[in-house]
Amino acid sequence: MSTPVPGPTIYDVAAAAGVATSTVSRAFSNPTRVNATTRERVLAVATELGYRPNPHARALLSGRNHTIAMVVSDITNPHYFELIRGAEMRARASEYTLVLVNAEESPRVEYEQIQRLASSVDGFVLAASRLPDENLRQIAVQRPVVLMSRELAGLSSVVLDHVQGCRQVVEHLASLGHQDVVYLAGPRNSWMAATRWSALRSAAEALGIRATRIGPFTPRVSQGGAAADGALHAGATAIVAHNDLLAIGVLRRLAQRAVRVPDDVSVVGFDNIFAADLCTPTLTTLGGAHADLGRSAVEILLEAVAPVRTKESAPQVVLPTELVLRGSTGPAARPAV
Amino acid sequence: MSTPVPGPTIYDVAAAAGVATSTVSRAFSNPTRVNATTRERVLAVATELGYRPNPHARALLSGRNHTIAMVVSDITNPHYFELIRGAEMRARASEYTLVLVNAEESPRVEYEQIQRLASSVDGFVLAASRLPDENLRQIAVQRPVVLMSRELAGLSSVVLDHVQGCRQVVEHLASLGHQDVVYLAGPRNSWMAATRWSALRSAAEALGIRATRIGPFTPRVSQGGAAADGALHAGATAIVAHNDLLAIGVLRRLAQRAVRVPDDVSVVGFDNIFAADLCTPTLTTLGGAHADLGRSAVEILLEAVAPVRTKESAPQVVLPTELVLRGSTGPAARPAV
DNA sequence: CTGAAAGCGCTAACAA
DNA sequence: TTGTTAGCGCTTTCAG
Repeated sequence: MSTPVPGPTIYDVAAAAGVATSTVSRAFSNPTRVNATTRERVLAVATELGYRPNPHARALLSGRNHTIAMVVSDITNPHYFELIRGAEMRARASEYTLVLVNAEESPRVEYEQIQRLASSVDGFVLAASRLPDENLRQIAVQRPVVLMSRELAGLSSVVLDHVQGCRQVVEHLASLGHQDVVYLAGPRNSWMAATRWSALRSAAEALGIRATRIGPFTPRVSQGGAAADGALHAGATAIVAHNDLLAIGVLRRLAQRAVRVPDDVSVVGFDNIFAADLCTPTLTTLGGAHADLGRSAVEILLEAVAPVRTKESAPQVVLPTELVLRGSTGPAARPAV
Repeated sequence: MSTPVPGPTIYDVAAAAGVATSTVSRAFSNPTRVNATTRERVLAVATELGYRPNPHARALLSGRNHTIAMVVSDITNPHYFELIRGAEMRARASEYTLVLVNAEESPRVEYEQIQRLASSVDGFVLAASRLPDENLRQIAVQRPVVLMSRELAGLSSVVLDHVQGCRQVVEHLASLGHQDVVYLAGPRNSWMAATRWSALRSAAEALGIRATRIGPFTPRVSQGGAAADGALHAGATAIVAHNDLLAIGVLRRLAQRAVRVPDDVSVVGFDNIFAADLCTPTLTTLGGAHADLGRSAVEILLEAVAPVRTKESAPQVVLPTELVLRGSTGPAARPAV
C-alpha cells in the first residue's frame, strides 16, 4: 500500500521548459521578477509535469514551514474543542498547518513537547499553559508565542475578560440574595484558576458578601462529588465551579444528596460548553466566544511569524464574556433553621 | 518578541569535538556504528552547545518528518473530539507530530487540503472521508492512508461494527414492541450513513418490522426540528437518528410539540457523546470506544509509515459497539386511535 | 530579465 | 571506526 512517490523537481521543470532552475524558482516564489511570458510557460510545464514544490527543501532554507503548533493543557476538556476549532479554521484560512499537542495537564510534558517541536514549527499557541513564567519567556525567545487564557507581561495573549465576567457572576448571585459563595478552584498552576478566584474575591468584597475557596480540584465531572460535599460543608448557598464539567459533577452529586438546585443552593460554571444547556437543571455559566479566542490567537501569531506591518508589539487581547443565565441559579435559600 | 534563533549545527559540534560531521551524525542516528567513547564525547559537546538536529534538513533527505495528518470531515461535531484525542495520544506516544485539518463537510476542501499536505506529512488518517472511492485510492498511492469510519477494499481502515450494532438497536426496539422505525439519514456522501441504513434495514427485515429512511439531514442539533417533524409525519413510533446531535435536536422538537419520549415515541442516537447522558430524557445511543478508534488508526498508519515487521497488508479493523440504554427508549405506544 | 553556482543542515556512500 | 565527499530540492546572491 503506497510508496512515497519521488515526484518531479525544479530541475525537471527547468529542463522541460528550457530555462534555469532559478527561473523556475522565481516563477513560483517571486512572480514579479520574471518575464510574464516565460513565467507562464514555466507554470504550464510545471502543472503538466505535476510539479509540487518540496516543502522540506523550502523549509531548510527559510527555516519556516507554514506550520504552527497549538499546545493545550488538557485535551479531554471539551471546552478546548472550541478553541481548537477556531484556531484550525484561522490557520487553514492562511494556508498554515496546525499541529495539535496535548500536555496532559503536566508542565513537564508540555515543556518537552514544545522543545521537541520548537525547531519544526514557526510558532506556538499555548492554551492555558501550566508552565512557570520563566519557561514561557524562554520559549518566546526561541519562537513567537501567543498565550491563550493566560497573561504574562511582554508576551502576546488572548483571554476572556474574567475580571468583568466574575463581577457579573457575583452581582448576579448577590442580587439573588446570596451571602456566601464558595469557589471550587481549578488546578494549582492554572492562571485562570488564580485569576477567577482573585476576581471573584474582590467582587465579593466590593458587594459585602463572603467568598471562600476550596480545592484545588481537577476540573472533571468525576471530581464534582468531592467538590459538592466540600462546598456544602463550607455552608455555601451559591457554588461557583472552576468550569462546567466540575459544575455538572456538582449538580449530579447534589441531586444524589437530594439537595435542590437552585432552591437550596445555586451553581454557576465557566465556559458554557454544549452540555451546559442540556443538564438538569440547565447550568448558569460564564461563557464567551471561544472559537474567536482560537481564531484571534492564531491571527496574532501569524502576524508575529510573518509580519505584514512591521509593528513589533505584543498585543494582549481581552475578549468579552457573557453570563448565560439558566436554571441552576435562583434566590438564596432562607438561612437554615 | 522572539527572533528565529540560528542554533548550532553538526559542523559546530564536529569542530568542538574534534571529529567529522559524519561522526556527529552517526552519534545521533546510528549510535551503534560509532565508538562508545567518541559517541559520548560528541553527545556531551552537543548538549553543551545546545545542539538540536534540524528536522527540515533531515526531512529533505529522508522525505519523512515524523508527522501525520488527521483530516476530519466536520470538526464541529463533538464526536470527532474523541477520535482526535485518541489519535493525538497515540501519535505523541511514538513521538509523531499530529496535524489536524477540518474538511468542513466539503469533498473539495478535503481533497485540496490533502494535496496541500501530501508532500509534507508521512501519512494520513482520514476520518469519515467524504471523498469518492477513486480519490481515496489515488491518495493512497501517494502516501499511506488509514480510513476511519469508512471502509474501502484495499485500504486500511478502522470502524465500529455497525452491522452488529444496528442489529442490536433494532432488536432493542423490536423487543419493546415497535413496528415502525424511521432512520433520519446523515449526509449524502457519508459512508457511515449508508452503512447504518443498510444495516438497520436488513435487521428490520429479519425481524419483520418496517424501516423507513428520511433525509438526508446535516447532523446538527439545529436540524432536529425538521427531522422530528418528518419522522412524526412518517408515522414512526421509533426514531433512529444519524447521530446524537441530531437526536438531541429531535428530543427538543418533540418536547416543543408535546410529544412524550419515550411514551409516544422512542429515540435512538449514535456515538454516545458526553451530552447524551445529560439531555432530558437521557439518550439511548449506540456507542463505542471512540478514542480507541483514533488510537488504532494512528497505530496502523505508523506501521505503514515506518514498517517494523515487513508485512505489506492493509488491515481492516472492526471494533465493537455498545448499545447504551437510557431514558429515550421505551415500549411502543398503542396504535393511534 | 535570466543563468550559474553556492550553500541551507544533514545523511550516506565510499575510502581510509 | 572514522573522515571525505556528494548531494536531497530549493533559494539567492552575483554576473551577464
